[in-house]
Amino acid sequence: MARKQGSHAETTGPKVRDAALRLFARHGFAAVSMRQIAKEVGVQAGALYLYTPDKQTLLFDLMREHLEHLLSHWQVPEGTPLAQLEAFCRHHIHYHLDRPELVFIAYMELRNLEPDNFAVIEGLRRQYENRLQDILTSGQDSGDFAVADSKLATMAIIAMLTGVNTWYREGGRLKRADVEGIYWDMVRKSVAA
Amino acid sequence: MARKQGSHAETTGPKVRDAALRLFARHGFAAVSMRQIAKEVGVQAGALYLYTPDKQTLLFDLMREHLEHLLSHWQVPEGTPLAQLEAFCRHHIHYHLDRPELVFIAYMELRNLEPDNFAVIEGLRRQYENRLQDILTSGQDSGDFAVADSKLATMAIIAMLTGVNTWYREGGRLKRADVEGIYWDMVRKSVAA
DNA sequence: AGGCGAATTGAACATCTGTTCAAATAGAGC
DNA sequence: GCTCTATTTGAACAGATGTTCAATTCGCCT
Repeated sequence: MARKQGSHAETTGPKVRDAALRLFARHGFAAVSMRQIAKEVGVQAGALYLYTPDKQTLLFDLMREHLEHLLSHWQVPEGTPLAQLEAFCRHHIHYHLDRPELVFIAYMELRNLEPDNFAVIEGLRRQYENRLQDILTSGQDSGDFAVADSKLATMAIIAMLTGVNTWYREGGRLKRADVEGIYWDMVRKSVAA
Repeated sequence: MARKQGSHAETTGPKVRDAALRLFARHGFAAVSMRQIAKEVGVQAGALYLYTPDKQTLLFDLMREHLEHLLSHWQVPEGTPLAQLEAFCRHHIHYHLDRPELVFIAYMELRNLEPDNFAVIEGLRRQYENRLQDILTSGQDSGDFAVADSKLATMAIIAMLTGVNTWYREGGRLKRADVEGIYWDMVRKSVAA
């Protein structure tokens, strides 16, 4: 039976995850060694293998949990396509600004996933993209939007919104709410009928 | 005196650059070894050092040449802000679709640059961004555009346009000219007064 | 034919890589 | 205080890493 108090396993586990997250985001998966992660945790490299079967799984789990959380904690609300699109945009930016490291990894480290893992992550990502594409399609059908190609528009909007992480810095000129509003304004106009 | 014909140096040099470009784009800078590059060129690892002082410079030169070429081979044309913006957008997409690997590296491998090299690349990138920002600002002043924040709009547009490389595949559903036109349409509307 | 210099090899360097595992440690329950 | 077991160490593995350099090859020029 696992110890209830004083057990290091329950503190070391999350520490490993957090250290991997931080280091992968900063230096990239391939450039970070298990020993660097261990040092960040304050443990020897061997101990990491109590918490992950291998380095690849450490990366895969970060990405999978991130996307599963994104999918499960936000659904397209009832309402007009315009309202749905606004909700999507505002949530996307909000979510991204809250988790810059996870988002960064999920977009940058795709090529370091083994084929099976890549397929899983790509599937989750596609589910997310489809939510936006469905909104755009229904808005196109209802005459609220004028998008020449819903798939292209989906990719364009997601790229635009996700780009917020490349320049936004906390405490800068703009507040989060400002950023959300300005991006939403641009998206709204870009698909307007 | 360098040999004029039969000299391998003049063929191996570009081969090294091309192999590095291809491999860095596919697997990432940190994940590619000098021996892999050498094998791709058809040469032993030691021979690479006839053509580059080290691996870091191989990456830096690819990025620097890419951005310098981008800056020197395209200038903002005379005309209305709207015409300038259209020229920027169409050129950006055209240029990106022509050089997916260079573009990919220049956006993805920034964190693998040593500080001095990073500063140079960031400076070049900022020059390019400033060209777009100037167009947006002048359009704002003339009343042709309505952008709440020209810096944010600059980043949003560049992110959106550059994103084309994540999904566009030659021979797919859409032709390059279609893509160019659809993106331009979205950008035009997004900044419209 | 032979010499010269550019181009390349191949071995060596010290260090790092992900991963495994027997042995040591330390904390909870008796 | 002792035992038991979850947790961690530290060494070891086989191989890869970027880079250097003396020795060799190769092809043009005389």
